Amino acid sequence: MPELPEVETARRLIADHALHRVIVDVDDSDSYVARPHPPGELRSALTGRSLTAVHRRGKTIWLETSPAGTTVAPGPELGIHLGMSGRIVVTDPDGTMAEGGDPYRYGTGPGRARWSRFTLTFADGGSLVLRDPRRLGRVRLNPDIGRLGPDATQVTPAQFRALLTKGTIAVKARLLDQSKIAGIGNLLADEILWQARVSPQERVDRLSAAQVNRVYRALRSVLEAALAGGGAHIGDMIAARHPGGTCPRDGAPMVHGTVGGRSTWWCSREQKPRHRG
DNA sequence: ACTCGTGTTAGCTG
DNA sequence: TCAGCTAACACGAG
Repeated sequence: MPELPEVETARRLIADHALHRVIVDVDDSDSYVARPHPPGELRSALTGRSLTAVHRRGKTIWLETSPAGTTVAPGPELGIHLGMSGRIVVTDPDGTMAEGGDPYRYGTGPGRARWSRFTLTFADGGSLVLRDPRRLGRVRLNPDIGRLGPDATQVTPAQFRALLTKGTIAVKARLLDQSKIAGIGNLLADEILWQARVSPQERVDRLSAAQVNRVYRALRSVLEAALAGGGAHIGDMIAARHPGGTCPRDGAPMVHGTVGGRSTWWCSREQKPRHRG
């Protein structure tokens, strides 16, 4: 599920419920999710500390830690990425799930506990859990945030133009490049280009100035709506993203293909390339 | 049984 | 070195 809006929701959940609680145990036994750290490395680094601040850039969350009872001493930072199917669940001391958690996407039976891939246990009896059926999420110490481009909610028009239009790649593939602009996923990219009436296959060097401006404004609009509405799935076009779907604006058939290696849907009438390919 | 997928990245080619 | 593409990762859902 997670694109920028879902990750921001997880960040807020952590900010509201998981900070300043003393970590007394860490289950880092899933060595794939914790790669490249061997089991026990995260436990050794984090036990006895507290989470003291939570940040997000794009889809990456990272947490500052300090020795229990302080907020000053710098320590290892804990990076969390939700991957394709990850969720953060924070439980209160009595074991109830803190508001904002949403662990039930893949069922509600007791067996769902097996999707817990990484757990911080707090001294008060509560916990922070990364729950991730596909195990494509990851946790790691001191993540390299510098490899990410500016957060999609922060990018300025001038930055956007420079980052978007360099090179010759298809515009959708560029929107998905986290090292250029961080936070846009497959659904948001389709929704942004649909709102901008730009073909996902259009090469970035062939975009008109007007098209670049439309994509930028659509980016702002789509992110604002998704953050307010709670997710990338609420876009106007997303419901039409299936075989037989029609464009919500003009009723033309939606077209499906692969762009930048990802499943892509666009309006057959409004999102034609400017040039013949 | 078989295909697909809201993400990332190592490794490859040019 | 850079730009761009592909396979691999893993597993539930249709």
